[in-house]
Amino acid sequence: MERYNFKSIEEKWQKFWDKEKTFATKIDKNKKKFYCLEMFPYPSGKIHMGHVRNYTIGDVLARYKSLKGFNVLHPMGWDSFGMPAENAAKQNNLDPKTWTETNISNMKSQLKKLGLSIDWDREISTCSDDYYKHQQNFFLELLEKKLVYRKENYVNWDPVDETVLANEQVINGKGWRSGALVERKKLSQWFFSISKFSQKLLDGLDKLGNWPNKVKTMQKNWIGKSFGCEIDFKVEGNLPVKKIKCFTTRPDTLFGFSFLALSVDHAVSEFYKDNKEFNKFKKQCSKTGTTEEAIAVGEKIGFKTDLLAINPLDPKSKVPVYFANFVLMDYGFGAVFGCPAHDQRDFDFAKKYKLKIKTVVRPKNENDNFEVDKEAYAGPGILVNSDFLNGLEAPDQSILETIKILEQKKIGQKKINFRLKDWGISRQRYWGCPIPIVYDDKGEAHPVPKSMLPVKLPENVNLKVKGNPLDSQLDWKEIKINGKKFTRETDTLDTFVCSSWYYLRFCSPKESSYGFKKEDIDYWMPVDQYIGGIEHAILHLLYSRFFMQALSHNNSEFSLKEPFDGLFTQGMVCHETYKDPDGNWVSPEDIESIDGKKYLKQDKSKPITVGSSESMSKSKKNTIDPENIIANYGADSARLFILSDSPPEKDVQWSEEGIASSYKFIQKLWNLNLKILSEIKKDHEKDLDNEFEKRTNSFLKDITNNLEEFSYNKIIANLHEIYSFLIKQIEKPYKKLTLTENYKKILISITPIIPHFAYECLSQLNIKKLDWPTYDEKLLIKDKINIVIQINGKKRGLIESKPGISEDNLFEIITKDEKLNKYLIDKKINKRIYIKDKLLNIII
RNA sequence: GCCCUCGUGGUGAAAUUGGUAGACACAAAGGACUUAAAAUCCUUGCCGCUUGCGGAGUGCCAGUUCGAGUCUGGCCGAGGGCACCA
Repeated sequence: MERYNFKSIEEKWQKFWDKEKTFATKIDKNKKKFYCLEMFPYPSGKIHMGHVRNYTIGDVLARYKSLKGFNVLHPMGWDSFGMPAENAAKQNNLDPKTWTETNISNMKSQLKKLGLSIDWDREISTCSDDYYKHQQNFFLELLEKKLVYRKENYVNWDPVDETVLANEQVINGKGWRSGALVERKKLSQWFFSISKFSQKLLDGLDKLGNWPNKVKTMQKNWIGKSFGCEIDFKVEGNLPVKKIKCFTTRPDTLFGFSFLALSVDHAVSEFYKDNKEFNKFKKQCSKTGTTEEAIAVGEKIGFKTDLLAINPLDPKSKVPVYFANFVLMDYGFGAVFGCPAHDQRDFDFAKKYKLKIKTVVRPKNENDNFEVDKEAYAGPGILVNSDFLNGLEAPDQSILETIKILEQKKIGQKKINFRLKDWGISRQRYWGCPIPIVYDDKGEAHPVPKSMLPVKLPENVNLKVKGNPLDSQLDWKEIKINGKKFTRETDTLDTFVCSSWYYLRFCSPKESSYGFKKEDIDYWMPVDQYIGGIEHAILHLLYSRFFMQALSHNNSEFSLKEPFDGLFTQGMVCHETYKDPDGNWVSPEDIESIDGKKYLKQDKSKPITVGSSESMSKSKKNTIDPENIIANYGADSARLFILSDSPPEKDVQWSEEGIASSYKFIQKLWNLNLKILSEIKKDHEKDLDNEFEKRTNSFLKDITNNLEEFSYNKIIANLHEIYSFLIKQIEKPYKKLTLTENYKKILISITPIIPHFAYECLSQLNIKKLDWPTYDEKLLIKDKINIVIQINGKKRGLIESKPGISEDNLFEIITKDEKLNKYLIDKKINKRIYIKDKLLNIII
């Protein structure tokens, strides 16, 4: 048998696609468009298995849609600003631009080796000024719309990366990239007013029918809408403070009010700024919420003020006012009213400071003497001990009623609050998009005139200075505009800004006057299918949605609200983990198997312990380099295996056995191909029967349905099944036409999976024009079917029959069947349930 | 703590509207071919008894139904998200 030479065949077709520009796309209004987009990569230098999976899934879809007759846009680009470039450049004494460009060219050639159907003419890179000049222009547009502002604020400061992080980028009190404990620092920062769109971003989720619910839920929780009431509390004391505003979702528990708690950053703290004890307390608070220990313990601490707050519904009741560590300044008003009986956090605080705990809600199955004892009661019930509110049903009725009363008395007002905070976009880094702002000698910010865009990043900067290198780049920082001296903003934009609109740029990658052309956007957008990792469920996907809201805000020319019509989040690629006897991680490449046991290759006296399969990561050394895999097995084998084992949304286990078996399978397909070619030459006079056509037809139905449903693992199963059929049947005499027509259909339908192999086989049949093969419903009708026979719901046998057999005829066959009839002898039949052509259940 | 998702052989998984549980693979064992090995092909989910057949079986316990992996309720377990959000 001839061996399948994947190396030369894959190379041949990749060259062909390149030369013929097979995947280049233009607007064609006679065709329905399909925009297939995978999350673009950061150019770290090498592709990893996650990319292979992500882009293979996208490629299957893009190729399938294109065969179906859609005008498919399937572009690729580079998310090329960001810190790794800066760090790598510092270490290796080169500049981030060179480092990034080298990486891009490496990764591009690796991606090409996967045989992806990408329109490379549309390639973009966010670090190129062709790209970021439009981004600077968008920034200025949003500034004009008052959706960008600057304010001094406490920020999340990453001490290792020496930069500010957005709230979304702080994970368990640590920087998402560096893992360093995040500190609080006061800085002047630029913000996007994402919170203005909270309601719209929330409402938009309902329209995203093709998004996973999981992602929608995560965004919904992140936006965090809550309905409640703002209440003015009068206060007494020797400070010039008359009232304090609080936000609450449970105004109905106001009669249980026993303290008022303020954030240490609340305006009232001004009166304590010289108080030593207070400052000590404040310092203590700034630690909580950032150290892991504090989060785990979660102890509530307070600092008592000289103020007393008056219960607006019960003016005789006056309670102490505290500063407390659990009150956040940037939610609500930085002040909460404490009702210990019905809020666990308030309960803990009250216990610690021995404050009154008054029950005002009783569960329905308790009487009015019910008292909260060991923990707060937050469930539903009836209001008690609440004067004129007694008897109301909590929470729904009682909340609405109380708000009505508070509004009548002009003490409070209905209010909706969101957890979502504005997006801080300033980063104290060099390798990012410069913010097009300058400051005059008074420190006032001014936009850079649009005619002066792009504000280019200076080259040849000294990266080894402490802090932001742009700060010490004086020849860049100081400029004159119309003869007047200004200094530039030296912060650069968060790189998530770059990825918030790149999908628009793919529609008009060469347009120089603006970020995109209206005509292009009108045709291509929205993205029909976006594919990427779940890790971007909030960050990137929410920012992109916001960016469309912001661009379309007060803009009659641009009305797009949601960028991604469909979203698919693929699972991770996992691999077993290995450790040597000393407990060090060992790479799969350094392991040899002897008699089913694993040893260290370099030192075979060392046995290896096999650990659980986990997502591939450098730290656990369980990564597999796609480049080696492609070199040893070919791109088609890699694609076949990465699709085969698990559904695309779930994690997949990479294994050496798996990839080897995919490789063998392609060889088997090749052998089959050779057999079929020689059968075609024989050209028999008559078809033996039409079984071949029928089988092909049902295969086409399966593969089409599975492609539509993203069940790519099942497509591989379909391929295995059709192979098993063909290898057994193919030597039966079939007419040339039957053979070529059906084989052609099969080959076309597998081009999305193993394109190089399929194209090669198709070219041997001299087939150039590829259309998705349709299946014929009529051919799906079988002449023989198996009907399940159940006795009392239990399967007892199968009866082969022609379709459409009547219940009585079937029953007659059963009574003549020795095996089945033995269950019926001397039994009274109470009932028969017949599901036509499927099942007969006899109840005795 | 709150929210979401998921529990099917040794493993990854299939199973239209409730209607043959385990398709398709991986691993392991046995067998065929071979002087031998590799490669290839075939068989095997579990428990019984010799083949053949019988029994149990989709995390556990109930329920609905002629019939439940699928629907309902409760419990247990795993994974993910959020975390002082008032």
